[in-house]
Amino acid sequence: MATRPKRADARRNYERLLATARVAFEEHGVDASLDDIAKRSGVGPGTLYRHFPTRDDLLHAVLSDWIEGLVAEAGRLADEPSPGVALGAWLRVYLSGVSAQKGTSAALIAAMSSPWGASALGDSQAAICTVTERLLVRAQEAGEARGDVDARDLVRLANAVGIAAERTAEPVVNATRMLAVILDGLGLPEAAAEPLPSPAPH
Amino acid sequence: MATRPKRADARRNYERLLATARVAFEEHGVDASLDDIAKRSGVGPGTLYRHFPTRDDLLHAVLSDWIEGLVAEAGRLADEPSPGVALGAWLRVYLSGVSAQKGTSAALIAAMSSPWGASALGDSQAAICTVTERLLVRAQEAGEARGDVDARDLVRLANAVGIAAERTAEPVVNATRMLAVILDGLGLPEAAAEPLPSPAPH
DNA sequence: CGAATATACGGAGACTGTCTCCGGATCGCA
DNA sequence: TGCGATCCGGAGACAGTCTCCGTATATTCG
Repeated sequence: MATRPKRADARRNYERLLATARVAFEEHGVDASLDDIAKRSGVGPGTLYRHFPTRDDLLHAVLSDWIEGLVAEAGRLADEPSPGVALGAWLRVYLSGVSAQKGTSAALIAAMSSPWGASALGDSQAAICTVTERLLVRAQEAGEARGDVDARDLVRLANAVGIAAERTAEPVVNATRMLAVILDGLGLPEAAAEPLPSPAPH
Repeated sequence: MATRPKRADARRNYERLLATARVAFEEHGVDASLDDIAKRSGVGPGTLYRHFPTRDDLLHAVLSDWIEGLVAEAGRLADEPSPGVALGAWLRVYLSGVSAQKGTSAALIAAMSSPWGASALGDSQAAICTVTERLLVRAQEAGEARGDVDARDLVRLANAVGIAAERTAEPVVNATRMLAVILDGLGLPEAAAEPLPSPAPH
C-alpha cells in the first residue's frame, strides 16, 4: 500500500497549478476558468484535471493552509476564560478569512450539504463544523449562548453573512456588522465589538 | 411616443416563453438552460433573447407576480399593532417565497449590488428593499428593533439565509430557524416562532 | 382583396468553459 | 544505456450563451 513517491515533474506541476489557482481565485473569485489556470501554469488541461479532478478539489488544496490555521486558532480560543467571547472571536476570524476570497462562502456552504465524502472540500467543511461545535457547546453549557442552535446552523449562518457581505464595497466591515446581529441573537455577552487580533490571511 | 401594439404572434410567444420559464425555473432552478426553454416553447433562441435580453429580464418577468403580492402583503402588515411582529412576519413570508425556487436568493442578492437600473431584477429588488425599510424603521421607531441596521443589510441577510438553506432537505424549516436567530439579534419581541398564515406560492 | 412595409422569427454558428482520452514524452531505476 | 511506470499535452466532444441576418408573417393601406 506504500505508494511510491510521485515523479518530480508531477510534483512540480502540482505546485505550479496550486500557486496559479491561488492568485486566480483571489483575482476572479472561485469561479475562475480552470483551463485558463492550466494555461497560465504552462500545462495542458488534462494535467490540471488529473491532479485536481474537480474544482472543489483544487479549492480544497488552495484553502487547506488557511483551514489548518483556523483549526489551530480554535484550539487556542478554547482556553479563553469566557466561552462566549471565544465563540464570537472565532466567528469573526472565520468571517474575515472567508471574506478574502469571493465565492468561498458559497462553495463551503454547498460542500456542507452534499453527500458525505463527496468532495474534498466537504472534509474541510466538516473540520470547521467540528471546531465550531466545540466552542459552541462550551458557550451553551456556560449559559452564554442559546441552546436551540447547533454548530451546522451557526456555520451556515456565518457563511450566509459571508455571502451577504461579499459583493459589498467593504466586505469585512459589513460582515462584522451583520455578525454582531447574529451574535446578539445567539445571546452572547457584549463581546461582539472587539476588533480582531490579526486575521491570518490565507 | 404611442408605440403601436405588438404583433399578435410576438405576444403569444412572449407568454409561451414566460410559462415555460416558470416551470423550468421551478424544476431546475434559475440556472435552467435558456436555449432549452426556447426549444420547449417551440421557438428559436433568437426569439427568446429578443423578448428577454438577459436571464435577469426573464427571471424578473417570472417573479413579478410574486413580488407584487409581496409588496401588497407588506402594506397589509403595516397595520399590524406590533411593528416588531410585522417585520418578523414579513421576513418569514419573504423567505418562504424565496425558498420555493432554487437560486432566487442568489439572483436577488446579486441584483442588489449591481449598478442602478442595470437589470430589471434590480427594480424588483429595490421594491423589496423599500417595503422592508418601511417596516424596519417603524419597528425601530417603536423601539422594537435595534437601530444600527438598515433595510439593505436586512434584505441581504435574508437572501443569504435563503441561499444557506437552499440545498438543505427542508429549506423552509432551516431558513426559519436561522431567521429566528437574526430576529432575536435584531431585538424583536418574541414573535419569531409563529407559523406563517399561508405562504402565497408564486 | 392584394400589395407594401414594419415587425418578428428561426436556426446556423461563433464563442467560452468543462472535461476526457490516448499517443507520445519523460522520469527513475537498474 | 535501456526499459517500464508514470505523467504530459492538446485535440476535440459536449453544453450553454448569445448574435446575426435571410426569411416569413402580421398589419395596414390603397
